Amino acid sequence: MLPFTGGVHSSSIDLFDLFPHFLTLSLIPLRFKGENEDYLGQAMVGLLLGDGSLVKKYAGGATYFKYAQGKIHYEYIIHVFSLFKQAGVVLMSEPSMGTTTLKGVVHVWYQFSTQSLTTWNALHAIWYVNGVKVIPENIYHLLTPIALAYWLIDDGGWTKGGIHLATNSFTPDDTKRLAEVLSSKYGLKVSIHSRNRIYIWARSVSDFSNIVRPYIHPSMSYKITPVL
DNA sequence: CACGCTAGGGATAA
DNA sequence: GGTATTACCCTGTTAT
DNA sequence: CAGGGTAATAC
DNA sequence: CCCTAGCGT
Ligand SMILES: [Mn+2]
Ligand SMILES: [Mn+2]
Ligand SMILES: [Mn+2]
Repeated sequence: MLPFTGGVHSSSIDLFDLFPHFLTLSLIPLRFKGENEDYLGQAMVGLLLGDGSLVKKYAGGATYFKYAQGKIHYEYIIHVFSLFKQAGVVLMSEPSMGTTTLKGVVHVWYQFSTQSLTTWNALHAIWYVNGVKVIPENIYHLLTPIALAYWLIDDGGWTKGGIHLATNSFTPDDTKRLAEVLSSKYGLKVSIHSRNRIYIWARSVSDFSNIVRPYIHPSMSYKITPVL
C-alpha cells in the first residue's frame, strides 16, 4: 500500500514528476528507488514542525494530515501534495483554494488533507498532547536531513547572515531540545532568540545549507539563498 | 567601518 | 435506521 | 494552523 | 515569516 516499494522498476518519469529539482536519476534519494520507502515519513516530520498538522476529530476515529500554503507557494504545495498523492493517501485531485479577507483585501491560499489512517494515530499520539502540538521525545532520531529541509522551507528564513527557525509556539523547553539536536547531531552553532525562535549562526549556515540543499524544492531555494 | 548576534514591529500566511 | 466517522469545505485568529 | 460544519458514507 | 534597527566586536 505504501507507494515506493517497487520504485526501482517504476518509470523514472514518475520520479521526475515528483522531484523536478533532481536533475539526474542518481540524485533522487535512494529511498525513492525502493531501498527505503521512508522519504514521506521523514518529510512529514519536517512538515509537522512546519506548516502541517495532524487532525483526529473523533476518539474512535483515525488521523489525517492537513496542510496549507499561500498562493505564492503554489508550486511548492503541489510538490508536497504529490508526495502524499503518490503514496496513495489522498483522494483529492488537487489542493482546494481558500480565501481570507483582511482589511478588505482578499488573500488566497491552498490546502489539502489526506485520508484518515488509523496507523497515523500513533503519530498523533506523539505529536499532540491534549490538542496542542509538541516535540516528540525521539526528535533526535526523527530529525533527519530530509525533515530538516521541509522544516526550513516551511518555517525558516534568512536574517542577515543567519537563519531563523520560527518555533514560536512551542514551549521554551521543546525549542531548546530542537536546538540541542541541531547542535549535537549536526554540529551547528545555534542560539535561541527572542519570541522563542532558533537562530543558526552565520558560521554554520553553509554546513546547514549543504545538509538540506538536495531536498529543497527549487521554488523554495530562496530559503537558503542569502539576501543581497 | 563592516560584520554578525540580538530584540522587536508588523501583516499575512498560515 | 441510528449513529459514528470520513472527506472536504469554510471561518477565525495570531504566531510565523 | 487550528476548529467547526456538513453531506456522504460506513458500521 | 520578513524586515529594521541597536549594539558589541
Ligand atoms: Mn510550525
Ligand atoms: Mn509556518
Ligand atoms: Mn511556511
